[in-house]
Order: sequence, then C-alpha cells, then structure tokens
Amino acid sequence: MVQTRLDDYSKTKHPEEKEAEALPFTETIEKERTKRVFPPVAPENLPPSYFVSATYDGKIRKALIKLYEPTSARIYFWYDNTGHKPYCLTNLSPYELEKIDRVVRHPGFDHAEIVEKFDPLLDKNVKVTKVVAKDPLAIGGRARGCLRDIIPEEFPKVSEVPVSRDEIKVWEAKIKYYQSYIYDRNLWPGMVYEVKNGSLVPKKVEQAERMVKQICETFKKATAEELQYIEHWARLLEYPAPKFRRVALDIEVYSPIPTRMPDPREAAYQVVCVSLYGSDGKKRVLLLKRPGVREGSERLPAGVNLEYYDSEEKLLRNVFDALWDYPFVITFNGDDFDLRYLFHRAQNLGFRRDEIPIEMGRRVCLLKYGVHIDLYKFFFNRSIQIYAFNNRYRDVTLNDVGRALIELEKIPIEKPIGELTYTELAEYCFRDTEITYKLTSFEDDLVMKLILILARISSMPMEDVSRQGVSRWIRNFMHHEHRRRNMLIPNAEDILAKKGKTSTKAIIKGKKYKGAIVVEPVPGIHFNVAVMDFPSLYPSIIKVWNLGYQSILCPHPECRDNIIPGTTHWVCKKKRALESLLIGSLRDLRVQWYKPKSKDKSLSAEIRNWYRLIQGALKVILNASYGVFGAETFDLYCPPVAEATAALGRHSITQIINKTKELGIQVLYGDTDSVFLKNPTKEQIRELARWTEKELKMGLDVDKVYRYAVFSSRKKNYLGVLEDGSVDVKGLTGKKRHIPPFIKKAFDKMKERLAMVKTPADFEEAKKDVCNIVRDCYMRLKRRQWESLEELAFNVVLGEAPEHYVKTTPQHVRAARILKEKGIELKAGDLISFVKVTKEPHVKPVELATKNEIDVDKYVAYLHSTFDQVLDALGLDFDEIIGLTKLERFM
DNA sequence: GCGGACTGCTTACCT
DNA sequence: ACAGGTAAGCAGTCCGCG
Repeated sequence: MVQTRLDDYSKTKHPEEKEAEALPFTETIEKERTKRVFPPVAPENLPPSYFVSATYDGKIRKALIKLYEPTSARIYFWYDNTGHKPYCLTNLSPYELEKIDRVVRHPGFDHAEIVEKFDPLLDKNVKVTKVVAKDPLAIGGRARGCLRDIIPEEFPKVSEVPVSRDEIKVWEAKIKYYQSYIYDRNLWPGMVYEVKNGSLVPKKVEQAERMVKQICETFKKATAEELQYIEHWARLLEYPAPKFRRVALDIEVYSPIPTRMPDPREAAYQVVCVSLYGSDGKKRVLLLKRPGVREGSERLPAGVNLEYYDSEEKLLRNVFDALWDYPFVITFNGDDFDLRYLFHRAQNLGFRRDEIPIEMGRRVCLLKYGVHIDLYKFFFNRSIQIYAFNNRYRDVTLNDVGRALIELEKIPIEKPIGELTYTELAEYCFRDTEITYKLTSFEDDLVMKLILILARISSMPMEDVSRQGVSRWIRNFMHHEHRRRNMLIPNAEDILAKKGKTSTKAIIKGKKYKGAIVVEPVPGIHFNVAVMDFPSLYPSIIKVWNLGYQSILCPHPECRDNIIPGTTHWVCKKKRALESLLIGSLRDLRVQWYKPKSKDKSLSAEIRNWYRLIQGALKVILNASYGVFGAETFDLYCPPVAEATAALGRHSITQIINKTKELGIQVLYGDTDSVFLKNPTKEQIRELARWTEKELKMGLDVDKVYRYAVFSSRKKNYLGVLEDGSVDVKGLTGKKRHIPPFIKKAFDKMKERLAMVKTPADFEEAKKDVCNIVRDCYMRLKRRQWESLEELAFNVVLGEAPEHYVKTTPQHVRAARILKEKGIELKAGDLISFVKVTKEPHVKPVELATKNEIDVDKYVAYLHSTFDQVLDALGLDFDEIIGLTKLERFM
C-alpha cells in the first residue's frame, strides 16, 4: 500500500533515493540508460514490476503490456505469448457466416467458432459465434469494410429465410483490443506482475494480502457474494505504489505573430527552448542559439542547467533522448501542443519516423517507450476537479491549478517569446515544468498515485484513465466483470429496447425523469443546527435495492410485485445485478474502512495519507456511479435504473422527514440526501439514526453541526458557521466566480465578521458592522473609488465560440464580439472579463474601458441583490443601510 | 410605439 | 460526453393600450 512495502522484495535502493543523498548514478546504470535498446523486451525473468500500460503492436500483431520495474526505474515490454486474438460475437451461425464471401475472403478474418455465453438480458445461456480475426482493425477499425459492418450488411443476401436487419446482432466489436486482452486474461492494470520463464504472472505482496484479509474480517454483515467483491476491490486498493521516475516537459516556440499560438500540425517555426524537470533531480533547460538574442541577467534557481545548442536538430535529439529514457513524461497540454509540435517539427527537420519517440494519435500523443500523462486532460476532468480537489482550482490553466494546489504560479512575461533574452526565456520555460512536475509530486505524489489507483479500479492503462471521463472508467470495470463471468456484454440499443425509458416527469423542461427533493428552507438565523445525511446515498440505494440493468424490469413473473416506490418499475428478487455488487462493495469499503481510517490518528501519517487518497478516488467514482445510467453516452445506459435510484432517494429523505416530525424535531432545510435539524437532542439524533438503519437499511450520520446557520427563502442558498469558526457558504451570489472582485471582497468581509458571532447576543454588534461594510462599499462605488477596473469586471466563461450564439446575445458574448473585432481570438471555454458602462451596448471588455464610463448604478443594484440574500435573514434592509429614505426608494 | 408580463437562454451553483 | 434541481440576470416576445 505504501512505497515501503515494496521492500518485501526490492532489496536494492531506488536510484531516486541515491539522488536524494546527492550520490551520482553509478556508471553502469547511467550507461545502461543512455544505451537505447528498442523495443525494451522484458527478459525471460523480470523482477516485480507494475503494469502501467497496454497497447497493440501492429507490426507483430500482439498485445503489448508495458511494465515498470521500479528498481531500475525502467519500462519493459511484455508481448502476449498465449496466442490471444481479437474477436467479436454474433448470432449468426458459423455455417451462415462462411457463406458470406466478404467475411471469408477478408484478409483479417481468421476463423469462427461457437461459444456459450450467459445473456444477461434474457437471463439464460445462449450459443453465439465468436468471429476471430488476425488483426483488431479487421473487427472494427475506423476504415470501412470491417467485419463488424460487413456481417449485418451481407447476411440478408445469404439468408435462406427472409430476416429483418435488426435480428442480426454483433456484440463486443467496439471494445479496444488491448482492453479485450486485459479482460480475457483477467489482468489488472496498475498491479504488480513478474515475468517468469517468459510468462506474465501476478506477484503477491504479502503485507498487502494481510491487510486485505484484515479488511474482509471487518465486514461481518456482508453476504459471501458481497465479500468476494470487497476482497477484490480491497486487493486493488491495498497493493503498494512505486516511485515514478518521471520528467516534466515544456517547450517554447518562436512565433512571428506574438498573439497567435503556432499551429502544432504545421510546426512552421523554431523550437527555441525546452525545459526538462526530472524526478531524479535533473533540471535542464535547452536553448537554441539565435542571432541577436541577448544573455539576460536573470539568475535561475539553483541546480538548473542551461544548455545552448547551435542547431535545432541537436536540441531536439537531446529532448528525444529524454523521451526514450524516462518511463513517465508529464506535460500540461502535451497532447494538443508540446508533443504534437515536437513530432511534426522533427518530421519537418527530416528525422526518420523511428528516431521520433512520439506515437501520434488523432487526439492524443503517446510515447513509444514510456507513459505520457497530460495533466491538462486530467485536471480538466470535472469529477477530478470537483470531487478529488474540491473545486480548489477554477480555470484549468497551469497558472490557476498551480496557484490553487501548490501555490506556484507562472512567471509573468510582457514581451513576445521572440524578444526575450535567453535567461528570461529559460526562467519562464523552467517555471512551467517546475509547476507541471510539482503538480504530480505534491502530497507525496498524490496525483501519480491517484492515476494508478484509478487505473486499477477501471482496468485501464494509466494514459487512458488520466484522459477519459468517469463513464469510461465505470464502463470498463463493468466490461471486465462481464467477461470474467462469461457474460455477453449487451449492446446499448438492446438494453434500451428491453428496459425502455422512464415513467416520471422531470421538473426541469427537457430532462428525462424526476430527480431529487429540495426542502423549502425556514428563513432566518438558527442556532445549533445539526446536518444529518446518508453517506453515498445513491450508491447505497443501488446496493440495497439491487439496481442494475439486469435486475430492473427483469423477465421473471415472480419479481413483478417487487415494485420500487414512486415508480412503475419492479426489481429482481432472485439474482444480484453486477452494478449493485460492484458499486455497493466500493461504497461499503469507502464508508466503513477507508474514510474512517483516513482520519484515524492511531495510524501513521503515511498510511493515513494513502487512505485519504483511496477514499478520495472512491468518492470520485461513487459520485458518478448513478448518473452514468441516465447518460445516453454510457454503454450500459439504462434510464429506469437512474430513475429508480432518484425515486428511492426521494422516498428515503421523505421517510426521514416524516420520522423527524414524529420525534418532534424541526427540519430547517434539506437537499437530496440531507436534513438540517434545529437544535436536536443527542437522544433524538440517536433515535433517528437507529430508525433509519432498521427501516431503510441505510446509515444516517451527523455530517456537521453549525453553531448557527442563516437561511433566506431560497433553496441551495445558505451560510453556516461551524463550531471551529469556519464558514460554509453555499450557492450565494457572493461566492460565485463571475462576480466583480470589488463586490466579492465586501462579501468576504461580511463572512469574516459573521464567523466571529458566537451567541445570539453577539449579533447586535455584528449587524452594525455588516451595515458598515455594505455602506462603505456603496460609498466607494458612488465616489468611483476603486483601485482598478479589473475590480469591477464580471468574469464569465464562454460556453461556445462567440459566433455560435444565435438565440440570444448575452452580455459576455457581446463583450467577446467587441474583442473579436480587435483581432483577439476567442473560443469556447475562454474567460471574458467585462464591465458595465452607461453607453450602448452597456458592456465593454475591461481592457477597453475607462473609469468614467462605468455605470455605477448597475453595480449598486448588483451589490444590493448580492447582499439581500443574507440581509433579509438578519432583519436588515439594503436601502435603509445606504441611507435612502422611504420616499427616495419609491422614486 | 412603449412598457410590463412572460418565456427562454445562459451561467454558475448544490447534491 | 455522469444526473436533475435552483437562482439570477438578461434577451427577446407578446399583448394591451380607446
């Protein structure tokens, strides 16, 4: 589980540790590294190594597993030696299949055979034909004429009886070959393997195994079937993580038009600087010598090596040497820029294909030797952003993520790249790699380990898991489980046809079904508010109610009376659904083991950290585990499952609210899975929790206790002060990121003042101070006393390219179009900063505006509405505060 | 031709 | 390419107004 556990078998010290002690690499290791052997085929016997990646080698037509051996800190390639081949499944008989000329004569067709599979939609075993190919592209490549398409096209021609087109089915043809290989061989990416006599075998880590056993023993109430899954997940979560030898890379390119980013596909301009920041302590900046460029006087951080090159080709060769060497390469946006640019630039300079260490894809850039992690893609992932990093960064830029997570920002530059001195350029480029590297090293390599753990849970290579969204992660562990159980993986359209759509009506127009309940808040200030919630409500429901695409609306007549409250759907009583088992056991592990252990002070800090990481990874997956069933893009899309989950959520919270009434507790507010209780006794809380456990078979915990909470009449809007004086602000305009900093600052001041209130009596003083804060802000606006126009800027994200708005023209789009006329390129996702001005069209990009044209009254109105959300609960009135008389207000 | 009531669009938030 | 529910501001439309 933690690095030290690897000591079970790795007696040799990791090279990184030697580096840390400032000892040089031994000559031999260094020589080994620089002597490039490609491909680096694993020896007949390879010491324990981590399965970090998988792919398909088209040249030798075999699955290829990339193993990271942590002692030498090198990647080894292991090629399949079992003769596994790509395939898909069909309901055509081999006899019928062989009558299809285009199949039999297809150069990639190998053979067809009958296999037996369990069909989860029919709930019975079926015989299907396995169509085996020589090459994955023959099954379902992007090119036309693959077997997946040919079979349904050609079948009617050879059929003896007239058959409609949709009775011909092809299954599992869209699964990537290396994923298929992983599932069939029951391999677990991210786990430890050895090569023994040429074969890939799992390596047991004893200490981790002992932990797995210990964990299983704590789940006394689990059924045997559930325990099997708990053990499975626990093993994936408890095995150790290696140290990742890696390098962060960033390039700078000369551009004749300073505002324009050079096109990486054309790679028309020189690469003038590359920085490499290694986990081994090597900090290199490679600079291209150019006429007329000055030295500069900047002092670079200690340990940074400047290397000057008189040819771009030599510079690139040195960069490529690093890419052939490091097992992990980290970039920020390397898929779309750095590696793509390097690839095309090298081609333009006449490099041979085999001299370039980059594998170009349409949307990604991978490495021939190691593993490329593009942190931009990783941090862009909404689930990662929200659940793993609690929304601490808001823009997915190197600067913002760096500032939020490691307090390190980019070096500001005013001049175009071409006008920088060597040291300015080096300093700038180096800092980018420093941020990039540290984003993977902070909190004891948290990000690297997170990616490793997610790779294990999802059965995916590290590259893929770091680039794709939660729905892919969930799909893939579901696929793995289907194959492990010899179940046919159903096609999405068959699930939809069999299980149908939804039966409830959503509140929001355009949504597919009804969602959660939000309780009308009781406006005012309330002291001693206990917030109780269901930990992981939806995953709990999926577990307790046996929800899954198989079990919902199952074919058994005897299950039809098992109706889900609030719906017309029934659920199976006979057989557990895979989702229920897989998601339910993950939930149980998080709630009953990893979350409590991550806070257990009797454990070492190191173990607590690991547990905190695991519970965070589980949170990311569990939070998405219900939503995917309602997402059309999910391969196991099943609307009734999503609908039933939400309905049961409403059912659960409603029952809790009814029970609180019975117990005489006032509910102040509630949202989806929580109830806010006014000044409850310990006894009342205990009784509510006991009742819930008994009647609903789910836990109900006290999540937090507010010293006091402030509600307006608005849902999803409140402010709560915790016992320790920290403040939760939810949904209030004052915390939204688009509002002008000028107003936000006043709001934050008020927040700080409210945090100091301890008793109802304290409020009188606090109210006065709040009035002063509001009045002061108002006066400064009226007197136009602000430090800069930026303080007044609204910052709104463009959801689409400016020209794409046709129905309406929102203000930020108006501002964006003004910028566009000035020749500034804008695209979806860009942040627009604009101020409100008196003259038409009432908005102006902040950089074009001047102090006097600001429409102060608009800002006063905004200040008003922002503070109203809190003021009415405090019994204060904005207009009175700013000294307007009743008459003036009327006017 | 104008203004208020209304709907719809858009963004940012909550769970 | 996880879901639905809520708030807020503004754009655009409809309708009455002798």
